[in-house]
Parts: sequence; structure tokens; C-alpha cells
Amino acid sequence: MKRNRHAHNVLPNSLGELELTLLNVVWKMPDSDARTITAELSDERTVSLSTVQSTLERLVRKNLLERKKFSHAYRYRAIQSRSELLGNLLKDVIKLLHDGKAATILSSFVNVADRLDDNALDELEQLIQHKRKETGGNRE
Amino acid sequence: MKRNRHAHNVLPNSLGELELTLLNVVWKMPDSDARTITAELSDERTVSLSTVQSTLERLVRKNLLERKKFSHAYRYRAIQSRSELLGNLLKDVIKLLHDGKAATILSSFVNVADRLDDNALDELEQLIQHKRKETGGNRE
DNA sequence: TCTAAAAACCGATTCTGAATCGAAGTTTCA
DNA sequence: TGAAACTTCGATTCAGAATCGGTTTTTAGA
Repeated sequence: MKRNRHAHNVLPNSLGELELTLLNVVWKMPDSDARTITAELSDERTVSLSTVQSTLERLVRKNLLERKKFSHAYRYRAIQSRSELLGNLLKDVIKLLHDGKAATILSSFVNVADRLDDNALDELEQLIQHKRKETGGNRE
Repeated sequence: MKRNRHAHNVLPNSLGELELTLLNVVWKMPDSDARTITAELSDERTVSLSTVQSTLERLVRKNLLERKKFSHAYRYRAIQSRSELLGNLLKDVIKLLHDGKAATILSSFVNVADRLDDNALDELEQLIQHKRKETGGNRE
């Protein structure tokens, strides 16, 4: 009987806890190898080298890390910066839930923007000006 | 041996595919019961009543739906509107990945804002003005 | 060149949450 | 009071993450 099971998580870029932890380490210390990363970790939690290695591999498969061999060991480096990943995740979430109305996205964003200071608001305003010139009237 | 396993998904409000599908139905037709929802579904996919019921229950447990009994059956209703859920998911993602710099959030947002039209930009600008008055100079 | 150490690779295991549904029990109203 | 409709219960499957030990491969250095 064909059970036609469906995928579990609708977010395509979902991350496990250790995966995110490792990403954080790699962002902080690019081009580290698995051993270094494991050592760096050991403050917060104890994980074996093997576990770190296979998690790093999963991140490579997910296109979040790339690695190159330097003599002995692979060194890992993030493909996307933290803010790029953030942007992509936001895009995923919005694609999943937005209803065609820009206002919905906006009000959500402003919700989130509680913590924005004046500088940030200035920046945002500049970005808007930039956007206006760039696109000069859009569809949707 | 204490394995001290950690949670899988770092997003607290992650959704399965069927869960999201059901949420969409409930948003479209509030106060429906499981049978109605199942019927509505059958265009896109075939799922048994039982499956729909237990998925609805999971959504209740997750605080995404509430239900009240009307004679025979439970009727389900969303606790959060679509845009509220969107906002909360965005908040989760940002909490997960932002680095303390407002600029990171902003540039991500602008990435996402590709698809915003002039009206949306107007709205956004108004929101910024509003924000400025409201908070009048912030920390961070 | 040989070798010990380090790293990669392989595969087994556990765990969790989602999806799936049938069967058994309960409620309702005609 | 029953049949129909609903809920509850539990069993099963599945996928992805986390976990790690053992085996093989690579490398630097004596």
C-alpha cells in the first residue's frame, strides 16, 4: 500500500540545535577544522569529535558550509553569512505564510522591529528611498 | 549512560505539512469540525478523518488552534491569525540568528522586500514615522 | 621508508516529532 | 433505544537529527 507520506517540516532550511551551534562557531572562527571546532564547543557542551564531524558533513550537504582540505584536515567555512542565512529563513517563512498582501508582511516586520533604534530607522528609511529609485513602481 | 540528547529543531514553532494545510483550512473556514475540514481537504490530498483529528489535536496542544464542542463535534478556530503567526515565526527566526546589529535584520528584510510595491513602501514609511514618535530614541 | 598519530569514513543506534489510521468507547438525537 | 457520528487510544511508520565507536586512509616526521 502506497502510503504517500509527506515531508515533516515545511521549512526547507530547518536547523537542528547542534547544527546551529556549529554554524555559530564557524562564523566566529572561519577555516577551522573539526578538532578545533570541537574544542571550542567544549565550554558549553561535550560532544565527541565524530558527532561534530558528521554534523559538519550534514551542513555541507545542506549547502551551509563548504570545506577544503589543508594537509591533514578539512577546514570549514560558511557559504552564507549569518545575515544571508537570516534573510533566506525569513524568505522561507514569508513564502509559507504570506497571503498576497504586503501589509501582512509589513505589520509582522514592525512587530519584530520593536527593538530597532533610531539609527536603524534611519537606515531603513534610506533603504526605502533606494528601493523607490531602483524599482520605480512595481507589480503585485 | 546519560545521553543528554538535545532537541531537534531549533525553531520552537515549526510546522508539519499537514499541520499547515489544516491551519489554512481553518483560517478560511473558521469553526469547522473535523469532518468538514477533511472534506475540504480531499481535493488536494486524501487523509483519513482520524489523521485529521489527531493533527488538529496536535495544533491545539501547540496553542495554534482552540476548540469548543457544539453538540456533536468539536469546532476548531485559529488562536492566531495568519499574520500573527507569520510575525511570531519571524520573531523566532530573528531571535535565533540576529547578532545584535539592527543592520543585519534590516538588510535581511530588504532582501525579502524585493517584492514590495510602492504602496507597501509608503506604508512602511508611515510605520517608521509612527515608530519614531512612539519610542523617541532608544537603546541598543 | 616506516610508523604512530590524526583524520576521514562508515554504519549502527537512539531519539523525537509528524503522519497515519483502525478499533474501541462515548455521545447525540431521531 | 439504537444507529450514526464523534472522540479517544494506541500502534505503526517514517524522516531527520544526534550520537559515537570502529575501521580505513592520510600525513608528517623520525
